Amino acid sequence: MTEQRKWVTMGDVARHAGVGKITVSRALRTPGKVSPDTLTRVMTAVRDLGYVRDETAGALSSQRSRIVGALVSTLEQSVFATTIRGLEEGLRDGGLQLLLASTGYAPETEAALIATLLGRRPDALVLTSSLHTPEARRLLDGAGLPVFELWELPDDPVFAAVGFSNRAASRDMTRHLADKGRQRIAFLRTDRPADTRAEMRQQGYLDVVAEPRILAVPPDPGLTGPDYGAHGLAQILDRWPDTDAVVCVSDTLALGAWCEAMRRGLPVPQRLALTGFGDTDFAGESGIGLTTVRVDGYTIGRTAAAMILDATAGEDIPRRTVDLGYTLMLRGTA
Amino acid sequence: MTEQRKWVTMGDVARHAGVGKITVSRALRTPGKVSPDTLTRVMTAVRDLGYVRDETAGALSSQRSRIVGALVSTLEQSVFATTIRGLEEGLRDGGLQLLLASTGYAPETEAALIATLLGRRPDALVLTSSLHTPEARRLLDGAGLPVFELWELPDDPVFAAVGFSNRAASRDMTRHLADKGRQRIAFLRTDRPADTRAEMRQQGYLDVVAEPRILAVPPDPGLTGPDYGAHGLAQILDRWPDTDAVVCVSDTLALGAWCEAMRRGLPVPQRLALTGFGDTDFAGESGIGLTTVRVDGYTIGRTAAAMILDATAGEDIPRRTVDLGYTLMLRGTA
DNA sequence: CCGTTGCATGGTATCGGTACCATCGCTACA
DNA sequence: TGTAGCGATGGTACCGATACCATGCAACGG
Repeated sequence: MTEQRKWVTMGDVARHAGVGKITVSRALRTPGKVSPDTLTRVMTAVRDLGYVRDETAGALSSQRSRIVGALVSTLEQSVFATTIRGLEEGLRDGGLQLLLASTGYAPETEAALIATLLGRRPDALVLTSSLHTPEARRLLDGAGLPVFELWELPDDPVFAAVGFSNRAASRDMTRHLADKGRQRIAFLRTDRPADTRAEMRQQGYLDVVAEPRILAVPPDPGLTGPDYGAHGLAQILDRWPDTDAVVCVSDTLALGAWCEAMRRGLPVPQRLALTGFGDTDFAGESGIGLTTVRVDGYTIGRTAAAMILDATAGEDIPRRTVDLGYTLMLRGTA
Repeated sequence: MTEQRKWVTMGDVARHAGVGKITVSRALRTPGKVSPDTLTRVMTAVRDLGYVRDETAGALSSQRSRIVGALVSTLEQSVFATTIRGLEEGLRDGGLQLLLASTGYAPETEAALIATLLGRRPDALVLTSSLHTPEARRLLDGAGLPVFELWELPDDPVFAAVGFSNRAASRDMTRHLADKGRQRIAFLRTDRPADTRAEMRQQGYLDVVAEPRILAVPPDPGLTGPDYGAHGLAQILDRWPDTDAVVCVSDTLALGAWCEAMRRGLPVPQRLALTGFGDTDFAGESGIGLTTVRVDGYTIGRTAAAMILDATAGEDIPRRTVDLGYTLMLRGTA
């Protein structure tokens, strides 16, 4: 495998099958447009030679890369990973591939990464963060390709969006706590820059609570997700000892807070109610039974994929915003 | 943004800067090879026109795509997602991009996905599963490019591997339980096809336990990770009621088992010891405090990235297997 | 019997970069 | 003063597919 054996080209296949190379191209791309006889001859040659079409050349020639660029903030929250899976599965059905980059919540890298993705001349772009730096926005607007923003419903979408209202979800959840009689509800989040989703969820909390108790834990590379939740709860109880409910901006934070509450012997939900966001797998009934907001990340991905296929195939580009909603999962912690 | 404005080409930049287009190419790829004066003229033109180099054309011409294909079994286990992050960050430093596909543990899709990735003529390939179908193996061997297998140490690597011994890790963990006086140790896993890592871990368990109690939960699309753990533990206690320790093949299973044990009022670890695998964030001290095997997924990714950069840059291709080891994290559950 | 239509197929130009080689002007040294 | 050597730059061919147009052929209707 070390010797740099040249790849088999379409010309080789054509010669082997005794046809023109354009016929090979047609046989592979639009099998209906060649005669059955020719098709089998070509396919046999393809198999015999182990030919794999060079998409690189195809992209240049057809001006369609069949690549979709995706820029995510992180893959390490399984909700996004699930969205990426839905996206990838959906795109695969349409013969598109996913080129991935992640910002790690660092907004200053956004523009550079978008430029890198654009270098591949993708047929579409997917973003899981809707706060764009001016430079990024300029690139996106100028690129002349469909841009899909996921997991949010931005006021001013670049092109199209698939998501839900983080603010409404958080508002509903906070209201649920209030309805259950909780009087002193706190909000726990991490303090990442440009985390528009956390921002929107905080807004939803503020829509309900008159005297807010907000704790934003600063990012720290040495901490894990649950650490933030545990430390955050400790600080909240330190500052507002009579807090009787905590709305956490993510399930991971809620898990850390839950474990911390157990360690302190605070009964959940009697003494302290806890809610999360995302319905991660550990939140379910077989896990800790966390009351949380369920978001169907997989469907977000699939829906985006379907829209991308529409946009890249047909002429009529569906430029719209799709609200997939959310569900409050009322379980044991609130 | 809707009108299909043509991309600015290198020729446009060249004209704008008053140089030949080859000089533009050099200015961007090897800035040291053009005079400072020309360089600034070119860079100014690039900025003025908002030029983004077309990597598609570059790849075709130079026969180097600067793309690395990655085939993972799943991204939804954060350990793999972390590896992908390390890989992507490392590759980005070297100007390489990551093209991603996932099998979802379906071995029959492996060959097709590899072929799709090869269509982009990647400079290297990364796999997180080392059990290859004959068809896949044929493609890999014939492709003439460096293939990196992660998270395992295969006996017969295609090219190079970065990982650790799943078997030894599981063996150590099982031995740890035995040393602590556990006599009736069970092993809990999911029963996915071609999950070589689970297989190796089971081997490690069998290396220690004379009378094995193995439960392999069949895959079920309706279940979450912890569900498997909870149901699995239930079945184990059903079949072998006196079981005093369970080695789980993953942290997620262990979490489900832990929650199930709590629900049943079985004190952990007094009555039942539990161990996981992966050191997922919820396993830590701020989480449930799970005794588990820590694997540094990020470093696996970074190491692979460094090796890929070596392999694609220099002539001397480092064809080797790197063992990054593991650590037993002894926490509260065993 | 011939022109028209439609299908299957092929030739050639082209996509936008980079490799390779040539050229030019300058310096350094015999 | 001639020229070897080197840095900077440009011209041209080429990477491997597809778009576009042309061609050949059979079936069909008038």
